[in-house]
Amino acid sequence: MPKNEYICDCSVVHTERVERAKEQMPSDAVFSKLSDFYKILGDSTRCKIISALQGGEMCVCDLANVLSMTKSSVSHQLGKMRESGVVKCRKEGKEVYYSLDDGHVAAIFTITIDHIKHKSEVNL
Amino acid sequence: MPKNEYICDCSVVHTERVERAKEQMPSDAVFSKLSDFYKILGDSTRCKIISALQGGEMCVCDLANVLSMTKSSVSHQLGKMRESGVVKCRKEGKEVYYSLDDGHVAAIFTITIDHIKHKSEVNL
DNA sequence: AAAACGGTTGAACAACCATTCAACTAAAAG
DNA sequence: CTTTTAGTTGAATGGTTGTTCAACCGTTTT
Repeated sequence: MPKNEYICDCSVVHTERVERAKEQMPSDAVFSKLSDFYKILGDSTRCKIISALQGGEMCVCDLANVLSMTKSSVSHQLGKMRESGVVKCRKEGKEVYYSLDDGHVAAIFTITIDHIKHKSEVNL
Repeated sequence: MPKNEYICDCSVVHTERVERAKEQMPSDAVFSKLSDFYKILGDSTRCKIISALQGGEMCVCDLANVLSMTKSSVSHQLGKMRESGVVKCRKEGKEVYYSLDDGHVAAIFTITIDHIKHKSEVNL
């Protein structure tokens, strides 16, 4: 187990740029949280759930019907989204109502949809 | 191969909400593009690459040094990011310089970092 | 021409992940 | 109390994906 601090198979080409980039780079913890957040959004089922919840809270059966999926599958995804703080839930009798936990998520979501649509037009 | 249009193992609880959500839901193509876009951002290596490129264009060896990774690994990721329209490249002699292709990406990226930092403070 | 360097690419492997299935809990209805 | 319904959960499975390794291409240098 060699203790190489800098594992890289090539030499630095532009020292100044590399040093500057290293200094300005946020910590690994930030990138970990950042990529975890995007991972949650990086699945079409979860994107559809977010889209559906933008119209207000829904129970699991409702979401399952909207997405034409099983309760189980939807519930699994909702569990992950809840862990990540994207959605929150509220129990009422037998039903569990889910809603978006954070306004920021909806905002980021909407901006990205605009970006996608803009890109699609340009590419035609 | 049964041809079930509506595969769902439960009944609709709130018909009105389900109908409304179905009507307002964008097409599958939109969700596919949307989740694909987030998938690209859903990896800490690629997030670091975007962060590094916010300071200007860099060649593969520079990025490899900033991230302490092999050229090969970085090149693989850059390839995917290029396919997705996140980065573009410019060849000059032996070197290939990569830069952010779209200003929207950097904007979304920055907003999300703010969101992450805000969330972290709240959770403490 | 040959060696060195920056970069790409495909195959292979391990790790991860979404869905399915079955068993389960809790609340409501009979 | 029994049955039904809404929802959760763990294991299993098939598919995806990030990194490594080796071979390769194009450009520059000697």
